[in-house]
Amino acid sequence: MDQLSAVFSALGDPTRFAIVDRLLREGELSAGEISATATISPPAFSRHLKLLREAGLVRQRTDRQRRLYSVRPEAVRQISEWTLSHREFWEASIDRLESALEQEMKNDG
Amino acid sequence: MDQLSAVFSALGDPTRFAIVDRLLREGELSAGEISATATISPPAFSRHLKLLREAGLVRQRTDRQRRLYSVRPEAVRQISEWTLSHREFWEASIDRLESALEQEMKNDG
DNA sequence: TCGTTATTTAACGTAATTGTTAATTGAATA
DNA sequence: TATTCAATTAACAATTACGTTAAATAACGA
Repeated sequence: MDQLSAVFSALGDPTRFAIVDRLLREGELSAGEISATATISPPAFSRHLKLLREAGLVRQRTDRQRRLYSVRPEAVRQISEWTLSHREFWEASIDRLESALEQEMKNDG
Repeated sequence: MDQLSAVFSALGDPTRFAIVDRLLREGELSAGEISATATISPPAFSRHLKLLREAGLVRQRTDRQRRLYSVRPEAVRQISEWTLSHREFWEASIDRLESALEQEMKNDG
């Protein structure tokens, strides 16, 4: 539970959230590919990646000179489980027609 | 999406995560009830609550002298939607891990 | 009205975070 | 072997975050 708060803290920085969201959409990427697009320097990215690693959000593997990063599925599932453990609370309070996902979850549950 | 990162940032502090988690479990609570249990001072709590309000995670209403706080369901749903929008990624990967572990156990037994 | 209760805001110090550039590490290649 | 490429770590400055105590605000009850 304090672990989860560390995960949230890691995602609380916009740069890091963007990294994780992109890794989720595009899959494994190298540090260079991640830092190529944005405004901040490679060292700054490297430190964000280190923090994400330490929070358990991403893993790193080495391929030749490059470090390839990908999201650790368990971390995202952990967040999902927390929200779903309180699903009854927030689901009941929200207009059902607004969310297709909500319906989808009911079918699954 | 940058909104979501602000929500994560708010939950990234252990004290604030504990507040939100407790409000989810116990429902609406006053500022006093929230600050009663813990080690830090009421002013410190008050500022955490303000930050949670500004991040859209909780709402406040007034009852006599007290301020009653509760979680805004939309905020939690927003997090849930983000995780579920990538569910295919993490669910598939975890399934793969689980079947790998199963296979491993068979080999051992 | 006056004091009490509930909570917030103000003022301030310290620790943590985030960025930069320079230096370092380690693998690939001429 | 020397050089280049990919990424990280080191050192430093600026900003933000978080805690404290003291003061302010606002509603209640004697």
